[in-house]
This record gives sequence, C-alpha cells and structure tokens, in this order.
Amino acid sequence: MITKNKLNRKQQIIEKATQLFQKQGYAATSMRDLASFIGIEAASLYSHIKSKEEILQIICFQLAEDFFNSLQSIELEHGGADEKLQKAVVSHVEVLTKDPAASAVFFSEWRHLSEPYLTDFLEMRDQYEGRFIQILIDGNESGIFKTLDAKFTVLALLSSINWMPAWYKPGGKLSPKDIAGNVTDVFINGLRVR
Amino acid sequence: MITKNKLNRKQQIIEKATQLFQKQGYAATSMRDLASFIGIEAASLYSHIKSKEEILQIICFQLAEDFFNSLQSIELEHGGADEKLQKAVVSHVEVLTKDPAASAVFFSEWRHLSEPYLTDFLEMRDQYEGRFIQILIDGNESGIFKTLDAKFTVLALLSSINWMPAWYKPGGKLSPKDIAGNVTDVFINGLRVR
DNA sequence: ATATTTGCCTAACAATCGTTAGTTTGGTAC
DNA sequence: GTACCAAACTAACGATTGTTAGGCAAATAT
Repeated sequence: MITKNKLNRKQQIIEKATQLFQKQGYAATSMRDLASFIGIEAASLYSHIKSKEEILQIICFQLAEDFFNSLQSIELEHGGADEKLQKAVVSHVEVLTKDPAASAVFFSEWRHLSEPYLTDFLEMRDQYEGRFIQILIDGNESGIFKTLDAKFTVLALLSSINWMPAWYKPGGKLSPKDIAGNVTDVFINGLRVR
Repeated sequence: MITKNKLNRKQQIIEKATQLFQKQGYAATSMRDLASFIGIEAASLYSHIKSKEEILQIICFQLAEDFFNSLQSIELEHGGADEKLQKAVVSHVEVLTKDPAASAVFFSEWRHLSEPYLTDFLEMRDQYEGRFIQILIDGNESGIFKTLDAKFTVLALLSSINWMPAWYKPGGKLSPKDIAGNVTDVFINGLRVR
C-alpha cells in the first residue's frame, strides 16, 4: 500500500509527541525535541504533519470523540440512575486507561489549542459534563440521589478520575474496572439516600 | 523604609505572573508578556527577581508551606478520623481558595521546576499526601472507615478538590466551607461503615 | 548641596523557536 | 531504463526566547 508507511509514521509522530507533551508540556516541547526523540530531523516532521498544533488537535479531538462515543450506548438503556452513573464512570475510565498519556495531554494541554478549535473543544467538554449532570438530576428526581449541586458534584467526580492518567501505569494492581468500581463505590454510596 | 517599594514591586510581579501562568502556562508565558502586563520593560524585571524560574519557585514553595502549616494543628487534636478528615479537607480548601490562581499554578506548573527544587517539591507533596493517608488508615483501624486502598482514595479525594482552582471564582454561591462540606459529605458518608 | 542608591530604560547577546525551500535518496511503476 | 514519488536530508529564514550590560533620572541619605 502506498500510504501505509506514511500513515504509520504520522501515527508514530503523534504517539511520541504524546509522550513528550505529557512529560514536558506542549509549550516546552520543541519540534527538535520531538524529531530527535523519533530519530529524524525536525524539518522532516513536516512531510507528515502540517504544524505543531495539528498534533495537539489530533490528540485532543480523537480522545474527545472516544469519550463522546463511550456514553452513547449507556444513555439508551433503561436502568436506574445509580446503574447509569456506574456504567458511565466505567466507560470513562476505560477510555482513560486505554491511552493514559493521551488522556493526560487531553486534560492539561487543551488550552494551547487556537481558535476555533479551542471553542469547539470546550463546547464538547461542556456537553459531555452535561450528560453526567443529567444522570445526577434524573437520580435526584427519582429519589435515588440526594439533592445537591449536580454540576459541582459531577466536576468533583470527574476530577477525581481524570487525575488518574498522571499516575496510572498499565499492568498495575488496579484494573480499569477496579478503579471505576472503587470510585463509584465511594461516590454512589455517599450519594444514595438511605 | 528602603526596601518597601522593591518588595511591593516584587510581590506585584509574582501576582501578575501567577495570573499569566494560570491562563497561558509557565512555558508559554514570556518575560516580555509579563513585563508588558505590568507596564514595564522585560529587562526591568531583573531588578527585582533573579530569573523566570525564581518566580515559579516562589509561587510553588510559598503555597507548599501554606498547605503544610494548615495541617499542623489538626493532627494534634483528639477527634475521630472522620472529624480529622473533615477538618483537614476544610483547611485544604481554605488554602486553595485564598489564592485560586496560585493554587492552579501550583498544581499544573510544578514540573517546570528544575533540580533540586523539583525533587524537594515532590517530597513535600508525598509527605502531605501521606498525612491524609494516615488519617484514612487510622479511621480504618478504629472501625470508622471501610477497608480500602488508602493511597488511591486520598488521591481521588485530593484530586476532586484540587481541580477547583480552575473554576472557582471568589464571591460565588459556594463558600470555601460549603465546598469542603459538600466534598467531605460525599466522601465521608460514602466511606463510613454503617 | 552632594553622594548614593533605586528602578527603570535602551540595546544587544546568543540560543532556540516553528517553519520553509530546495535537494538527495531509495524504492516502485511503467 | 526511465520516470515518478514519498521521505528523508541540509540550510536557512525571521521571530522570539531569557538574560546581561550600561546608562539615566528621580528619590533618598548624608
């Protein structure tokens, strides 16, 4: 195939960039850093990508799509709000742990996106959080969850999970399901009216 | 006083830098950005500070000291683990909300510290987390808290709080005590054996 | 009144930044 | 064998980076 090597190289660039962006940050990582990490010259990168920011865009929006899709099936189900929240968190953690480095970049480097990408990104994030908020509101109206500030609680819940990529190592003693289970156990049993 | 104006200017530099570091990140903020934000030339900054990194060091270690001190009185008290955890979280949130911008920088820009400051910083952070972990362990041994992965839980707890500086605006509808109360309510009531 | 210090300035430095241009190389298609 | 093409290279660009040197004016100390 003609374009296969090129696609692979581009994918490799993105993966290596993800590692460096996580370790050093986007702004502190130069194209020369990235190139020498791969083993080529900086100028050669531009045979595969349009700009430094394009790399960040690909990392951020690919993951955004993954997060979005992970909720799709859950919202169609007919379970209680506690079940839905549980499943939503599991899905979220699964996306997180599938590529922890990309997740770390996603959560801490998005602000270096330029317009209009930045606005798009923030809209998607708000929508995503909104779907979690709706689960809490539904749970409250059906008497399962306490009355509380749903947005605040969702931010606290997601924040406690989203910090994970900073320390998660694949193959550790806690599997993605364990992590999601622990977190939702703490949160749901603290939220549920008893 | 001789040094008063100089100290004030230095303090102003640090405060303005804190704002820019929060908005743009440390690496993406140039000394010329900072200078023009203050209203002077970039070179003039060096009459007051030794280097760009010194600013970051001051921000990070000042806050680290605040966090450390905030726990001191609590650990000497004779309350139960649930009370201690509650108070520790309140203290933590109070430090956070006293200067949200500095807190945001503290949590996301520390990696740009150079050695030996970086190692010192991480050691302090580990010690601080360790004191929270100890509270959970004590609570478990005294039968108040479930058996769980204490380190994991503390990281989840602190992470859910530490994200706050990103969105907290002084004078909002939630006071520091409200925030700490909400978080600990969710966490403690989810943790306590019933 | 004079001497000293402070805080800013302009100018410039060496290094590094992202990126472009033009060229070479090695493999594939006709 | 020839034409083509992707992917690398070298070299360089203009801009920007953190920082230093040296000077100047105003405030302060003597």
